[in-house]
Amino acid sequence: MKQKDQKKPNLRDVARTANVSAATVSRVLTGAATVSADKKQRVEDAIEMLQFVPSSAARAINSGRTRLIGALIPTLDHAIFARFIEKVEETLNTRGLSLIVANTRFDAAQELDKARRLLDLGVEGLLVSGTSRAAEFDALVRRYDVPVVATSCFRADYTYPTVGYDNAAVARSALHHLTDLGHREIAVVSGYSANNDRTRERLSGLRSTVDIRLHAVETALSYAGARSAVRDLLHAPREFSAILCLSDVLAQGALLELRHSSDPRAPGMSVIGIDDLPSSEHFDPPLTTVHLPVGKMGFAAATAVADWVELGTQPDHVRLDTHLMTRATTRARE
Amino acid sequence: MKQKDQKKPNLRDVARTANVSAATVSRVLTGAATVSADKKQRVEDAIEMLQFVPSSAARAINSGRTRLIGALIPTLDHAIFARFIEKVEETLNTRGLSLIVANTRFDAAQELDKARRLLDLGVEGLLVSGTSRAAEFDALVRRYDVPVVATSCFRADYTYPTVGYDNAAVARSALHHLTDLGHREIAVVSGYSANNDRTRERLSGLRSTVDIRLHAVETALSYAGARSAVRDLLHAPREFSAILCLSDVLAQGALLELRHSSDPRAPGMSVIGIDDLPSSEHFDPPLTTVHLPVGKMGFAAATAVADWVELGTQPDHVRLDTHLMTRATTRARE
DNA sequence: ACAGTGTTTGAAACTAGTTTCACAAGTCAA
DNA sequence: TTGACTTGTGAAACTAGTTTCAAACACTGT
Repeated sequence: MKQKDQKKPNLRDVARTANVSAATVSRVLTGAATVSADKKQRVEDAIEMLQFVPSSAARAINSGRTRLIGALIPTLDHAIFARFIEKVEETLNTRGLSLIVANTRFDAAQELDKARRLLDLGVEGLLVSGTSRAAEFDALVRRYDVPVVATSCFRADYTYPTVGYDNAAVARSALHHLTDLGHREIAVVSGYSANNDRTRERLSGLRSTVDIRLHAVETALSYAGARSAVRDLLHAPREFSAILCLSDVLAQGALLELRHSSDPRAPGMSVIGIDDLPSSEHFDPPLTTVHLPVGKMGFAAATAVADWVELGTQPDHVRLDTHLMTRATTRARE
Repeated sequence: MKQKDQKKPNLRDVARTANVSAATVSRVLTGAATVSADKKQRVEDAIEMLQFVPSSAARAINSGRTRLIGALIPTLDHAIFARFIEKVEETLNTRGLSLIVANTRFDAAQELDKARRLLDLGVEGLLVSGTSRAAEFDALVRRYDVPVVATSCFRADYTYPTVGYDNAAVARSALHHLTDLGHREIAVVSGYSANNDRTRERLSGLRSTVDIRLHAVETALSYAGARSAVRDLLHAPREFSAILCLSDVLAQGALLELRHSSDPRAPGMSVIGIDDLPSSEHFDPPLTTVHLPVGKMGFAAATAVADWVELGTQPDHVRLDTHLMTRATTRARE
């Protein structure tokens, strides 16, 4: 950093140099009121000469606005959240807002902590993921009186507007695809549900079905996790002809394990995922999965907070359509 | 948003309610000076009663600090950048700083635009990717007098401190691995170099080698791009026994194409990538690649800006070690 | 009892732009 | 020529916390 001759110039320094009042400099900066061409030029010259930059804090104190939105997301290290955030950032930017990201690592305590920090920083709105959070969260939000939109889920009865898909229905549509193909005994592989309400919602969507035998196992949300889960399933005494994975990462991992397995059931095993990652279409074989419109969700969520912040009216819940992508990893039970 | 009875209370409202001076309330808030237990209690009660929250802008105007760092990254929709940002956020947080992300889409004009916006918002430091940027960028940074750290590269002669790996050396180490295995005619698949200086650096690292014939092609940075590039290469009249991909996404795509190809050279073809994505280790077959320590880079880059912001001294360049991950996709030329 | 030191405290003056208000000057129509 | 607007402009008063200064008090040691 350069040391500069003294500290930064402020608006009054500019006014002095240009021989006008502070009010006139402010008028030139905001462009709101008209200023004579002569003075305007003098002010602009002075700004250039002093290399003046207006203080964002001073501006914010007057407008009462920071133009900052905070996003509390579990992690960026998953294609699905990264895509979402990418689109949120893009959309907020077109609305003149900027995005602060905060990772919560699927942990309600960290979410609360970071929410506190973001609110303290002056964010005008908050994006959160899912519906389960720390008890103090609501009081905090009420106190700061800031719009909150929950994403990755659709629950019309939730405290905050939700923008997302019905996770139970999504899981059910994957299940129906398998049952339509004649599968009756199905292994369900999911990430750990304890710290993830979306996983719990998906699991609960499966429970309601009768006449189908489900064997659910939870594992780490990674290739390695999926592979060991599938290995265990194949060694267990229970029969199954299809594997329903609650996310594509797990489904891809399951396919890798099946490819290496010498189990006679492996080649004929049906596998379905949920997410539709970009890599799933190009996987070998291409993965059958339920497409979740994360990009659209990012746009819708950003639009919802931006509207709420700008217009002051609480937006409606948004339910996004998902659809089955039938590709090569599911087939009728033999 | 609730309408509340009137507007938000400020510190003077609290002072009035607690029957103390504004200075005393400020003392309770900052905790800097000692306040008698009696008054402290009265102030805290008043804060609770009025549901007072201090204005971040007013605080910032006094401290001259926003505690905001901006990151200008090409995209979040690539595992490598997402991991990096994840770690940056985590590291900045431990330093009491928050992260604003801005996607530039590999475009210098957008980078400049977003830099302007971030600086206007009052970020105290900037993280950028690579070394090629719009001409006006430097003047802008000089004017705002803000620390800038460039990542994903190591170039001791660059205007700003760099934190990353030597891209030319990285590409060369991949090449040497292939030449050590006896390969002499090698196809090089890269993303478009026009808007990506890191790709250009990697390509330039390959040029210096004699006695080796390289056939370089550029394509979209995706599975589809890689597959069509490899398809074209196999149909072209030139011979080659190995494919050097300048990123793992391309290498994975190349492997997928080879798996589907009926070309007699396909099964024996060596493929090497650069990145070491989490998925590469579990790919089928596991991908030989050059590991780039993105997590460490995120930590080092965040530490560098944070130190510069906090201590005021420009940090040194940081060169991170990369290493070859020899897995299953490369073999000696027959 | 009294000086010397230490702790609380409030008034006022900061931080840096924005906005209101009032006044001056210029323009237009009757 | 005069009243009625419109425009340009600066002084001062906002926005909301923080910090400085000096007064006022409490406590200790002689």
